[in-house]
Amino acid sequence: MKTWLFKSEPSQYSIDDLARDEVTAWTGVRNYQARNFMRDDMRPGDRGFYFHSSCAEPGIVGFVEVVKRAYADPTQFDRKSRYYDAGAARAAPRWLNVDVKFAGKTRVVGLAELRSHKALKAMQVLQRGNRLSITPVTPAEWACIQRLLGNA
DNA sequence: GCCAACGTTGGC
DNA sequence: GCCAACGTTGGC
Repeated sequence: MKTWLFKSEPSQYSIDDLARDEVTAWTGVRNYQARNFMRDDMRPGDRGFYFHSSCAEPGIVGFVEVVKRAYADPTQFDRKSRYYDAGAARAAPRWLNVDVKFAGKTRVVGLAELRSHKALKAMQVLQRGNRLSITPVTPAEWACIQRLLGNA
C-alpha cells in the first residue's frame, strides 16, 4: 500500500463533491510525471490525502482510496472537453486516470501548519514551485499527518 | 492581481 | 538537441 496526495481546485471538484459522488474518475491529468505515478505505482488499496489548492484555505481536507487501476482517460478523446488532446490516439492513449473513492473528511490542515512540522519539511507539495497534481507521500509524512489529525 | 517556478513548444 | 518564448499553476 502506497500513500499519495491528490490536489484539486475546490471550484472545479471539491472534497464535498467527492463525498456526494462516493467514487470519481480522476480524469484531466495532463502532466507526464503525474500520469506515470498513476500508471506505474498506483494500485487499488492505496490511500491518499485530498488537498484543496488555488483557494482561500489551501490544505489537506480529507482522505481518498484508489479503487481502480489506471486506464485510458476518456476526456482526451472528447472534443468538447477542456482536456481534449488532438494528439492522443485511441489505439495509443496518451493520458490515464485511476478511480478514487471518498474515505472521509478532515479538518483543514493548512500549508502553514504543515510547514511547521520538521517531519514534513521535504514533503513535495510544500516545495516551492511545486505544480504536480499527484505526489507520493512517504510513510513518515503520512504518519506525521495522521498524528496531527489525532488518528494515531 | 502579482510573480516565481515550471513544463511544453517550436525555430534553428 | 539547444534554448528562448510562452502558457499555466498556485501561493500570497
